[in-house]
Amino acid sequence: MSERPLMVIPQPTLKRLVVYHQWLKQLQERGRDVVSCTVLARDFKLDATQIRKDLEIAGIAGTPRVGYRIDAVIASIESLLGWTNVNDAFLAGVGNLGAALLGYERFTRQGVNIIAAFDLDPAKIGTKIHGKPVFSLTKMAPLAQRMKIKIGILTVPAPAAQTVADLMIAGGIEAIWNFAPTALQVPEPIVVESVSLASSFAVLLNQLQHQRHKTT
Amino acid sequence: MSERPLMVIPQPTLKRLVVYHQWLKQLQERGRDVVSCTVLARDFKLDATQIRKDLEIAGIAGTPRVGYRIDAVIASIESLLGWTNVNDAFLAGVGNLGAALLGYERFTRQGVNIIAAFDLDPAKIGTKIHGKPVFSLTKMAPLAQRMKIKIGILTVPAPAAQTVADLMIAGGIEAIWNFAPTALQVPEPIVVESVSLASSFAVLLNQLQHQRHKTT
DNA sequence: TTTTAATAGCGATTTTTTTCTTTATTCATA
DNA sequence: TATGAATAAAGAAAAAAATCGCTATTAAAA
Repeated sequence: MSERPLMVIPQPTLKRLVVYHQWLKQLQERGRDVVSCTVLARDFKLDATQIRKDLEIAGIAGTPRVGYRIDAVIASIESLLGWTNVNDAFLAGVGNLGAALLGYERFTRQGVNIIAAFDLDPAKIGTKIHGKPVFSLTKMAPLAQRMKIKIGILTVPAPAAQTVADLMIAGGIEAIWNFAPTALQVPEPIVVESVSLASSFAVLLNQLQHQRHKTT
Repeated sequence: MSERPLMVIPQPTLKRLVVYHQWLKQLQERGRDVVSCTVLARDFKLDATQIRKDLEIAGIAGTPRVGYRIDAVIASIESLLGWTNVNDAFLAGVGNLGAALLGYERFTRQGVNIIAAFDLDPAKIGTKIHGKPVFSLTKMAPLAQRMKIKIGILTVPAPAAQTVADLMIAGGIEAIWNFAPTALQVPEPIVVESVSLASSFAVLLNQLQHQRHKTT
């Protein structure tokens, strides 16, 4: 499918590229055409060289005295990340967070399309949330198999996470985006990426404490 | 306040400690008393030495042939992260994600207590969501000042993020937990920690693609 | 044209983070 | 009490990531 040689992209770089992408989209809407590393470095409080290296890894070239063409950078990042073809996904667990993700339209532009949600709560089953149908969890595995869904989003409470992950795997899902604060045990080829909001907040608290000690 | 020397904790370590903490809590509920690095390494698919180093940084000692006392590790991590005293916070932007965070009770056990939310939508102002009152955004800065709130959670749409961040700073807020996919420009002592769901998902997609190339 | 200033590019260096290796400790068992 | 096995501890090595210093390129200004 992709023409790219599929080299290994350092994970920090990968994450930053996504962030650059979001920002460049905004700059583009404001009518900007090109942007320099220097400017990006200031915006993101990063080292300009680091941004240059990141873009280099993404296979993007700039021109001296001018910078990088924003549209070219955006296109390169999107192709690198595989956002050009959208992946269908199932979401399990229509709680607060699950429902929020169902309504997050931006995802479609970032390579993921949630086509159905699953839950145990009879009050939710049969309804639509943000336009996405909610089915019984018991139907997830067979449906995933039939529709060849490869991506599962896990937004169930921690105690249920392992069980539901097992269901996903039984349905042929190969990649799990895990929001449950737990360690998932999955067999070899299955890919898990966990989001830990608590970790992020801990970093914030830690920085705040350091900042306070610095100024006192 | 804290007795700890406030040394610098590597950010990757900090994030992992939070994840260990969540898992250890679960092990504890299942009646486990001690745990070894070897077991944790298997659970998290990490290197055992790395976990040992992480715990060492957190100032935790284990005993050979046995492992680490789970309660001691939990207590150490909580004190290290400052979860022993809870920080009050304001949340701006009661959209899908904002509302979800308001209902996330676990936060209180992780050092943050959202005491009020703010929005522009008149339909939301004056109501309570998950028990938290929603006020007009115009009241955020003065209230933050009066109540000496130091932490702001930013869940507004990207175009509004900078403006609302400025409001927070005007109200004396020192740390911003940013969920908007944008780069915030803030003055020196202000701390920003951004959560990029899209970055996390990009990592998942990337791993999935690599996994596929490996097996084919 | 020539000069100047801003910028990307590239290799080298440094720092940080992870992993490996070896040693020491502790518990269980004989 | 000795022995063996599992584990933590500590230091060394390796790998990864970030940063620095310099060069080359380009556009604008003189």
